[in-house]
Amino acid sequence: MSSKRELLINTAKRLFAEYGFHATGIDRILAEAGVAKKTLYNHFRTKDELIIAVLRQHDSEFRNYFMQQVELRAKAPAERLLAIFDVVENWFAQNNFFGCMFINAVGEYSEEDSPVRDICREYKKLMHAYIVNLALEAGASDPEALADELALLLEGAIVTAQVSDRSKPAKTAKNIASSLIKAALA
Amino acid sequence: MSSKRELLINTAKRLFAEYGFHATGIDRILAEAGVAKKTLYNHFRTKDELIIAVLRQHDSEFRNYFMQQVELRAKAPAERLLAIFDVVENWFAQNNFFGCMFINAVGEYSEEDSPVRDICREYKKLMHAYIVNLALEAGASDPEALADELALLLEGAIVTAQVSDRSKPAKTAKNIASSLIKAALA
DNA sequence: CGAATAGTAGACAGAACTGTCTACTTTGTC
DNA sequence: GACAAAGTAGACAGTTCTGTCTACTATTCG
Repeated sequence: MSSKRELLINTAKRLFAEYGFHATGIDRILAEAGVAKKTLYNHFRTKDELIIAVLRQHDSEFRNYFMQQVELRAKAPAERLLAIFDVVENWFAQNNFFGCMFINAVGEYSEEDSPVRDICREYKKLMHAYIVNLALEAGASDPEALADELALLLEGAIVTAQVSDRSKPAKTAKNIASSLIKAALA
Repeated sequence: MSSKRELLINTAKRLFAEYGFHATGIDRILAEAGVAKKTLYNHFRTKDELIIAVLRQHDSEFRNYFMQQVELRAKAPAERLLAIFDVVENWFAQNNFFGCMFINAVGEYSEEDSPVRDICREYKKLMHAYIVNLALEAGASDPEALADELALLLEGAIVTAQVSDRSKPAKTAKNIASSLIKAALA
């Protein structure tokens, strides 16, 4: 039974998302989780290991949520490609939206071959693969190329929502995506 | 004469860009700049004030470099809109490319009304305004809308280059931009 | 020249942070 | 019911961080 482990990961995830990784101290995580220090260091050898665990958990959880939302909103692959941007619009509107945790992590960990970077790249690769798959099912002429384009729009929308304005970018990206998808299916 | 001030700002900027704001200590900045601690605290009251100064300086310097590069590469406004993506392609290829400092800053400072956020929003607003102006000169039907689209592509390219792969995204964004510009001028 | 200004070197205080350890308590499980 | 495993509370060591201060030195400029 490792409910404490999950509690620590979820608390840390919330704080890392809002305040960043270096700015969030172990003591604060422990205080907000209501867990003893010994317990944390029983589950994780170091803070870095906790960070890794948080990113892994978020990778799995967020992609799950994302795909589920997309598939819930549309059935045809071509429409699912578009639904991506409705899902993120919804995400942006949540009051605990602080941008993409992986993008933020890369901003704090620049070393090219750090485990943090590996997980972030892996996450983006899996999201890309999901889009490639939808594009393939939709019958796109070049699924890889279409996925590159849509993934780039997705990143642009996320960052714009985080930095500048969270109301417009999902719609802007969706409009562009719409014409790109049309062109790729023609 | 405040050459020490500039030296401190430039050294701090380099370290903040690579390692992030919280992870970069005052002592390291001082050691790499070869400047005494007293001198730093003579020019800046706190580390936060140094961070603000770094962001302000980078805002001005980077936009200058960016516009100059764009205007050097093309004369006609419509071509300048496209040249944006050649400029960033060049930027991504530099070995000291660690993404957009403002995006990274927002990842570490989430408080909506912090001075850091203000500067980042301002920077993005000015870049957007520059693109609006080019779109206007190019005769776009809706310059604001076109600028929204191109700015979003720009953000997407930057983040994709930072996280996943720095070779492709500039070209991907440029291709999309090309058709958007064509459509907006038709 | 001489006074004000700016810089150097670094000790120091005080806080915060990571990680260890001890002593005690709760919780399952056989 | 007893014993092992897991958790609590928190003191503690050791480091690092920001920011202050002192004593000394170089520079600039009227």
